[in-house]
Amino acid sequence: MLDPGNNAELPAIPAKRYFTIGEVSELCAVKPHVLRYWEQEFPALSPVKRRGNRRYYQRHDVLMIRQIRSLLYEQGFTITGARARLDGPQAKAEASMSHQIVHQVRVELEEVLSILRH
Amino acid sequence: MLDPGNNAELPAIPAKRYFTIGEVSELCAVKPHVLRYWEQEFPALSPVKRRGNRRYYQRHDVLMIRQIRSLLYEQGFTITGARARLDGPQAKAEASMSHQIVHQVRVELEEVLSILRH
DNA sequence: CGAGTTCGAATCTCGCCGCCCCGACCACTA
DNA sequence: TAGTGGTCGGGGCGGCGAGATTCGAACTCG
Repeated sequence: MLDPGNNAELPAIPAKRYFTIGEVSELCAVKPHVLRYWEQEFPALSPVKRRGNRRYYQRHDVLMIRQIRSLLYEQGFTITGARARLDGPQAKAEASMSHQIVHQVRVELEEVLSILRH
Repeated sequence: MLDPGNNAELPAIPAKRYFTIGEVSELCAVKPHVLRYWEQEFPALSPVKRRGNRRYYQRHDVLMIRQIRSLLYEQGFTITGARARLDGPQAKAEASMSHQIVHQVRVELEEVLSILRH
């Protein structure tokens, strides 16, 4: 299947080690205050903080933010849903649809079986 | 092998053709007014209506409601996200996969049936 | 130094996703 | 055919999720 974290049209991440909140905001098309807000909502997102509590984002932070962005803005998850998906194996939910139908068929077959046992 | 976060706890769908909104509400653990609301939000969900505009749900309606329920309550989609998901390529792939399985089972059952006829 | 950036906290907005109430209508049972 | 309980649609209400705005102060960098 297609990579779900793929954001269209975002600029490449420059080859440097640290990024300010303003830069990340540009790179990810997400406003700074939203970045701070997400930080409270996604524990996994925690840029290093230096002098004066300033945030310094690294590449993996930028990537994660793009991932979150995709889940929220493109795929239509709630924050709770996105959080769950980020640290749980998403396969479990993926299987849910097919399993729903297969499960139902199975239940019915077992009913038939019990009738046939007579 | 129970799948976590699935609609596993929901009762089996009884072997009848039509269900009232109250029955579906029980079967899916979704309140009637929410079922009516979802009907406006998901065009694909449209139970037949008879005398006095009463809804008569069929099996596939019940299954779809459980899918929607799973997307909204368990997987954490917004309604918009769930809707996109339901008629997006994702759903089609899964649906066709389930369809194949169901079809296969049906063919086998018909073989069994033809044997039983003797 | 000084312009621009970032800080956290508080407050505000807005729309999604229902909830509740209503009087009228309908189905089933006796 | 009357009673009883489920269902109808519509209108109004509202919590709360997800940001948006604002603030003065602290910081950075040229």
